[in-house]
Amino acid sequence: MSLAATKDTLKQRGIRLTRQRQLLLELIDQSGKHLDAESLYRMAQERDPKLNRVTVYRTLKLLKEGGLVDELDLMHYGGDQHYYETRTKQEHAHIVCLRCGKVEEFFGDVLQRLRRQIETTFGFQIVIARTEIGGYCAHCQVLRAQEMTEARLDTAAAGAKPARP
Amino acid sequence: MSLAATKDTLKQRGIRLTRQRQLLLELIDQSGKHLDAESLYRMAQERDPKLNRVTVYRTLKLLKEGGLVDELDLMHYGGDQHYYETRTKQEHAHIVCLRCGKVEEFFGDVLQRLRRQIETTFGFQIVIARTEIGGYCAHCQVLRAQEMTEARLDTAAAGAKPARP
DNA sequence: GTTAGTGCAAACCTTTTGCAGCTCT
DNA sequence: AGAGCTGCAAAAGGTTTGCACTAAC
Repeated sequence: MSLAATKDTLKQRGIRLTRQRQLLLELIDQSGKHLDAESLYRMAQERDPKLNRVTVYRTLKLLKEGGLVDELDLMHYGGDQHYYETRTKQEHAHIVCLRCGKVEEFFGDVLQRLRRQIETTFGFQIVIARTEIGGYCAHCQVLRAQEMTEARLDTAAAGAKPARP
Repeated sequence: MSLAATKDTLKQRGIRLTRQRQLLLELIDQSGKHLDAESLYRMAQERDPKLNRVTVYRTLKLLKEGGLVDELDLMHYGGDQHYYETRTKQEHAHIVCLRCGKVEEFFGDVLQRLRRQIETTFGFQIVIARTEIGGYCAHCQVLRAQEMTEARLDTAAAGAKPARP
């Protein structure tokens, strides 16, 4: 959904486009994905130092409730805050590397199939679906193997010289 | 995983089976699924009033890191706390009704298919996978329809008599 | 006897709320 | 004009940490 379309949607719902909201909407729109409230706040403050953190939270809540952004946890990598992304047309899963924190997105019709199965199995009306996967990306798998080898060598060395220096 | 097996696993890792941990493990094992820290704490206190909330958090963290329990958000229905369930053999999705809070579980090989696709697409080594779905259960769909009708009638009534009493 | 684990108090981080004043429409 | 929104301060909710004491191995 484009920035202009989002503004229209809000206007239609009788929600005021204040200076602060315009700024926040722009920032969310421009930014890459997966912003958390604090990052958004800091970005906003550079352009409007008086803008309050509370306004950020209130705006995000508004957008979330209006279905204009999705809220993610990203496996709580880096804390318990929430992340937000503008709602894309296509459902996708988030894949988080537990070592480097990189987030990949997976599109694929398995997700739609899952959705349909759940709707029919339970007669459930789905509003939001969230799949988050944690593990190690190809790159970090290698690095972890190295780290583990080093740790083993350290332990062996410590074993040879019984007491710690 | 059975209670005894969990205890063994912990022992093998050199983790002490203190009185407090034994109690918490039992409670987690007995309880139905989807316990949050506070509930577990309250249950534990009935049997050991001196057991501290902090110990509950530390034990849950331990179990989570050891892969003995899974941590869930359940779409933050009812707050931002986490829920825990003992790790079952079978991966499943959690389906949360946003009106009544009921949680259903969905097993199905679509989930395994999704898992495999992600592993091969990204060369990703999956540690935890979490699918949570929010929406309205069959029962609440009906109730919501009624509520919306009532709301419409209220608005109409309010419209007929312009000022609020 | 060590070392890991506990309890307590206090801090922490993220998010929400109450209220007076400002601003969009 | 007036409801809606903002900023500020303060609180809430959930979780973690530092430290002295205790208990498991």
